Amino acid sequence: MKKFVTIKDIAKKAGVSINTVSRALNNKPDINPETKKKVLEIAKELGYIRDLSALSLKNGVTRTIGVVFEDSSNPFYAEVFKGVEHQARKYGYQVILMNTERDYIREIQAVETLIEKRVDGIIISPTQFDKKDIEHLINLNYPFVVLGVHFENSQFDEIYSDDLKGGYLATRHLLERGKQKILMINAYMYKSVAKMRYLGYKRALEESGLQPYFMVEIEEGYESCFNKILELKNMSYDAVFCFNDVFAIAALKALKALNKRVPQDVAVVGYDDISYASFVNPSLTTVRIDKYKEGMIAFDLLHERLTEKRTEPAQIVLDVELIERESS
Amino acid sequence: MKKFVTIKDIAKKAGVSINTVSRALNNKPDINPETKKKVLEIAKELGYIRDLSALSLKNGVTRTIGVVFEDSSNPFYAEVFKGVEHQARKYGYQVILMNTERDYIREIQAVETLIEKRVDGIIISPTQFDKKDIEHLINLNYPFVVLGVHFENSQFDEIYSDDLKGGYLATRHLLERGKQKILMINAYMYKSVAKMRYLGYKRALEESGLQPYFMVEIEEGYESCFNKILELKNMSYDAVFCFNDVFAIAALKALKALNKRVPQDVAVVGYDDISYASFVNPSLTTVRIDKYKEGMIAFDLLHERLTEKRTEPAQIVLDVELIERESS
DNA sequence: TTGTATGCGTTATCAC
DNA sequence: GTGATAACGCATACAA
Repeated sequence: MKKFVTIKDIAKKAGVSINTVSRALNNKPDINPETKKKVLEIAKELGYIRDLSALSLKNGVTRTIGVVFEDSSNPFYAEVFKGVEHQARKYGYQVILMNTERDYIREIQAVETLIEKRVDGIIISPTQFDKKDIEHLINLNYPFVVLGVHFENSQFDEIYSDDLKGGYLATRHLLERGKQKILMINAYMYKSVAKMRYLGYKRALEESGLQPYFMVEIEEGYESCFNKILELKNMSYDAVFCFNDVFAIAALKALKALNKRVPQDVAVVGYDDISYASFVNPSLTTVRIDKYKEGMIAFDLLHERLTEKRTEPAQIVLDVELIERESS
Repeated sequence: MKKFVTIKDIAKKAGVSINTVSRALNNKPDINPETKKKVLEIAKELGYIRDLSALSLKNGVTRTIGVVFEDSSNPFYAEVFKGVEHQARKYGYQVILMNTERDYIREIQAVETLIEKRVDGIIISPTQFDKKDIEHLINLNYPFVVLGVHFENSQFDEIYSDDLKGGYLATRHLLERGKQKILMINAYMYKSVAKMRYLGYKRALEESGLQPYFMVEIEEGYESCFNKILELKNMSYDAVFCFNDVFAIAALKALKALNKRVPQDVAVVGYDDISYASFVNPSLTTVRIDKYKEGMIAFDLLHERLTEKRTEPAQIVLDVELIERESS
């Protein structure tokens, strides 16, 4: 690769010092307009492109944030990412995205790399399998925001949705539809989201004088849920409340394979309201989270930290909303 | 934010020079094992984390590549991205993702920023609205790979799918199903992909002694296609070949709204085979591209450049495959 | 208004 | 085996 033009090259060609070049490039006041014009012209002519690595080193600031997500191919995170990006652009920040594929080891590595890159801050959706990486960030006093989950007694910034309410709304809705044997397909409960959604499910049932019917924790992903439904084919249930829409879409497919009618035989409710939830047939009843907003707020929280507008931990809980469609 | 520990800090505490610290940290041979051990211990104790900005500046290498995609929330790109990431991880590279939202201005900015960051190379899916940014990369002799599209007479690395074949397969399939009035909902034809898919459509029709029935170019995105189908509600057609699956899924929804039966009244074929293509109901007949592979190869092409294993431009054309499902 | 010198964190070249 | 020192590209305090 060709070597890049540096301010030194410009200085030489313009017959001035690098200092003057720097002044011209950065719109500093104390410079002769003529000199400035000349320098700028030469810079353009030579095709100068500043080196952000050098700037980072100099300034101790990268104007870059890191985002660590479980799975950016899940439309939920894709949408959140766009929200983050939107705000980042607005404030002139770059975003580095790292996927963990829900692998805690990868999560640790991702955080480590981002620190090595000295990103100004990090937005992370942790697996919650463990939290060494989070503790590391705390010890370093590194600015970060946890997205999507909640740690008990956390003293750092978090944004997540009201999952208890979501689980509650979904389940109550199914009860109102006359369903009683409500199966819940959940993610692993070490994740706060999974736990809260379960508690919402439980609460709604108990309010109706019922006990949780059956809850099963499985690995996340379409296949995983599809297989589970097939596996439970001899179980009797009249509704399924799924941890998220990816699960729910898998459930729809699996139920179809089992010749169950949705919602007559089995009603299905998902969570997240990804766009595909309304595209499937029957369209999916689900709990909506404003994903874009979640991403935007996550960035804003981080930005407040970076600019030290706020030093106290903030915990934002996003409201959720039940979206009734054909599957229930 | 706390200041980071530097090799200088380690040196001071260990009572050695920074040079020695560097040697210990980088596993250099010419160092006393005892010294090394001691230095490493102190480094750990102090919580040393190397500064990649400084390394970049020193080495002129970032071990980072940039990826510029039209829309990473389209599952097509999400999947490609995973392929890129997979290979990048394998070779120890980081990946920066930038979305352009199909905005050419943003595309230019994205490329500019990546160059400023001195990423080692770039993988880009250009809008093809114009190609100033591509030319810039060429002029700089910057390593890059174009993904998903093809520029005529290009002298740089490209990976794209056999879109002519794809368009042909899709259309011939519809003809074989007895459809004759095949509407094509296309993206803008300044994109080579859109153009080639159209040419495939045309060829298949001409082979059957037919002329292209009707092709319309629209902006990409679900809404755009949904609205177009509604708009064309008085048109007579018995099949729709869509530029991609997002379009096709929108078409399914719109046709349902128009009370058309799929595939009896109108058959639908998409393109890409995103996972949701099989989740919708009726499931979608589509042209499959191996997206993960496309991403992996894109990285490999770039990596060959970076390591100078290859200097000649490579043009990889991925084969495609028709996946027959319920919508046709 | 402009230039010189220093330092950001690191590695590499060269003495010792 | 170890330590000074320069260099990477840039911004800036200070000197001129």
